[in-house]
Amino acid sequence: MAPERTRRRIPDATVSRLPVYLRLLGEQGDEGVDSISSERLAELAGVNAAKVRKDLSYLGSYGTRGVGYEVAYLVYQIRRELGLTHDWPVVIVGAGNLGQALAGYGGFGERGFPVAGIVDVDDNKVGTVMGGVRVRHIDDLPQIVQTKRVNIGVIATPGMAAQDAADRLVKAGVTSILNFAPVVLNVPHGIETRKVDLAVELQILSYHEQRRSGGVGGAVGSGPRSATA
Amino acid sequence: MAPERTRRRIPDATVSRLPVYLRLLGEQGDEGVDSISSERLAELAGVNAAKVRKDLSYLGSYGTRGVGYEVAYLVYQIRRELGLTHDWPVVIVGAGNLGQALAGYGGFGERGFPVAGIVDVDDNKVGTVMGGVRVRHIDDLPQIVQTKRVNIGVIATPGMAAQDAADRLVKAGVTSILNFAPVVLNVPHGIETRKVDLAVELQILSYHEQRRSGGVGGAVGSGPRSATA
DNA sequence: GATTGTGAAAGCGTTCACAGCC
DNA sequence: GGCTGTGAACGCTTTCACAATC
Repeated sequence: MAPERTRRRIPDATVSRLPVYLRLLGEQGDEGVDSISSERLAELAGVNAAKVRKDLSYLGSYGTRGVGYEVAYLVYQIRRELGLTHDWPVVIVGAGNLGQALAGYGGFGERGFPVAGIVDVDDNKVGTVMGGVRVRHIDDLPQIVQTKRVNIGVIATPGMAAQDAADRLVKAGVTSILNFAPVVLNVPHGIETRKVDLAVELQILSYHEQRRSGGVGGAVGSGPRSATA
Repeated sequence: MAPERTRRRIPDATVSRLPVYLRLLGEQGDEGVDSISSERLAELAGVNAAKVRKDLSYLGSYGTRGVGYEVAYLVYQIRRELGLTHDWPVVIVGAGNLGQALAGYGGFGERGFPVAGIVDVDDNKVGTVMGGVRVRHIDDLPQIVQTKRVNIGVIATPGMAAQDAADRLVKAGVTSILNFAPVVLNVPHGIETRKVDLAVELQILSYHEQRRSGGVGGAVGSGPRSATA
């Protein structure tokens, strides 16, 4: 048997960049490019070439010195490493504004994350259809998770309801959660969570704007700089 | 005069946590808590107490040894540092699923980021109302940005349109951009951008799920090529 | 000649551990 | 006694720089 070596651990920072490389490589492939250098990929990704090479080196030595990387093969390897060789159905909890947008956003299904179901506590929302998926009651969660073999849950509820949503998802058997509610979730060990908080992102931008405008309490709306792309 | 010293630079990692502390402190304040220890705040934020103390130390020495931090004062200081002493109106480019959800999401305005306008290229969408804001044509962007003194733009367009949206925002005078499109934006130096990419988040979760379920499937080195991104 | 793969150095961020202060 | 503030240690990430390879 071939040396099935010990499980490589890919650094978090690298894992978060692999999806970006993957998308760019896909686009290049579609344009007929079949070989690419770390320098070019770095340019497309807006990072440094050494970083690209180090990142890709964690996958194995799939480049050719003096030449570059074969696009199709690299796409295959990254997809394999990210577990994208098959679909991962997701269930969305919360059928409000955001839940609707997520369900209606085609990008999910296209990229291998079909919406297996969307649930809400509100009986008035149950039965309505959004993004081609009928809203079901949150009590149906265990059944949806089991029959559709869902591992990933998305929380799109108001903050107040988020912890309950997480508890229900975990109980139903979900092991990864993407949380859009502005709440720190409490989950059992081994459950993977990621958080996307729009207000936090805006507040980070606000910090930089505030610095730019001459510090605390600075003047508003001073001269804009025109610039070109 | 008090030593208004050279501009403190707060580490990025800290800046990204301050909004979280701020929200938690606000909640504690609402519940009548007026003093809090780093340990308690750390527990609420799901981080280590030393990290909280180090983070807060970048704001200055606003705690009291043996006692803790006065909630109201800390809220004030964090808000000041993040530039949240006044509102930052934002303009949203793209009135599709996501743009609608963002405009309709009350959380923006509540947290100091009122939607000053939402624009789209599609004449069919112009004139419709979403989240209390009338959709205007993207050509009106410069006017909206100037009259409403907008510094922050939000891109909620499809990927194809995102770079053009960024160019227009920058030209109109916006200096910070929150980008929801799965695209690496090219912007002039000095323009701050942040990216939120749902597919990337899901793919990171997929990576962890894939490892959990016994890792990369089977033998290495069978090299089939799968297409698509 | 070109470009990868990678040790080594440099830079950041986190955590420890304890002096300093209430 | 309790808790903050922080230097120092540690670990992770980025970048450099160059030998290895095509």
